[in-house]
Amino acid sequence: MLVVYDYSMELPRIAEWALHCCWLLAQTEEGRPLPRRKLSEFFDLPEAYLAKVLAMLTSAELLMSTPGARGGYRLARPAGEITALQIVQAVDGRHTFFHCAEIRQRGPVGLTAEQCTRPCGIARVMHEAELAYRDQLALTTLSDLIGGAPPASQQRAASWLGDDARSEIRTTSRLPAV
Amino acid sequence: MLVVYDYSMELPRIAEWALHCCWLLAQTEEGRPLPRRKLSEFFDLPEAYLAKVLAMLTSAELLMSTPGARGGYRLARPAGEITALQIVQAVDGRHTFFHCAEIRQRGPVGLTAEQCTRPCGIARVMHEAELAYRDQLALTTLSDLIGGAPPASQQRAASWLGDDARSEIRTTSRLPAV
DNA sequence: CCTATCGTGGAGTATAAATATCCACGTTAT
DNA sequence: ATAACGTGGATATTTATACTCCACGATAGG
Repeated sequence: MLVVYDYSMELPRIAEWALHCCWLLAQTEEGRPLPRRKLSEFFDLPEAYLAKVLAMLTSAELLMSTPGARGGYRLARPAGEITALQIVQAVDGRHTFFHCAEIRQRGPVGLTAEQCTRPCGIARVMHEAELAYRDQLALTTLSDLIGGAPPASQQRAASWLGDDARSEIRTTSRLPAV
Repeated sequence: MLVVYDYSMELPRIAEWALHCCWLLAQTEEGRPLPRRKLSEFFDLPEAYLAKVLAMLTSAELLMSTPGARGGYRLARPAGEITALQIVQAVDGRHTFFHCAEIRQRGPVGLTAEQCTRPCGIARVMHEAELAYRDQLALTTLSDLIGGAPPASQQRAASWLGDDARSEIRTTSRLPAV
């Protein structure tokens, strides 16, 4: 069998990180903001890269950041008002998967640019599929996500965060190993 | 404003080529098969790479290929029975955009693999959006696409192909330049 | 049966996208 | 004043994607 690519062009992993970070923040909507270091430890993700993700979420006004000592991140709005689509789009520079290369303008009988006032039929079809994708993503909010998580998972997250909040003088080396 | 990526991760261009090739083949459903060289000239696309695309469409049984002199490609089925989704999936090794990295298993309080019998909520949401995307793509067939093309475009395509079919002894250098 | 035409398939290269790291700076709480 | 934090720019590394090259195999037609 012929395979040119047998790997997948994934949706950037950054989107997955963003969704998980927002999920965690939605579960800690009380007390003081969660610093980036905590987030990176919680998920065992590189902190410096996570900084980019969080900054993008902040500039998209999904998160609020508090600089300085005891600073960190929290949701900028109630969890019920933040959709999966907003999160994905905030970190995913792309706003369309399909970018028409105007193949119809190429070749010996290609159309002229003037003839191409409307998008070509193929671009239209792809565009409509993307709309369906986005519409579906827009249906889920962070509230839905935390509602659907298994209790065990939420329990452990809360306890780890709470535990740490109570003993904030601890160095990170005292935290449980991965 | 903070921008980490300001370019777009596009749907592979190969999918666009595949759609255009099928579109053209759907318009020439008579006479002898269209050789690869004709296709590559028509769209001014590199022939060697197009070979991959066409081979994938053939092995997906969307196209039929005839080897040897006077060979070429034609649709394996009526245009009304070939959907945009089938074409995209035939050339796009990926069948999902989102691949869950199991972030929930990472970090100090990550879940164990045994606890993860069901996909995580985030993966579920992303998966459902992809289903919506695919469902939408499956609604359009090649017949719809050629029905929606502007008459001028179809006219010129038919005449270029017809012209050439009538004078098949010509060398390609006699063809109109791009 | 011989040769030009055409499809198949594998290996290899180049480019751009995505991931990740580093460091210097600014802000705030204590 | 200083330690804890977020911001932002520059840069390295890895991987996906786009594209090329070449040798092989099959068929039509003389």
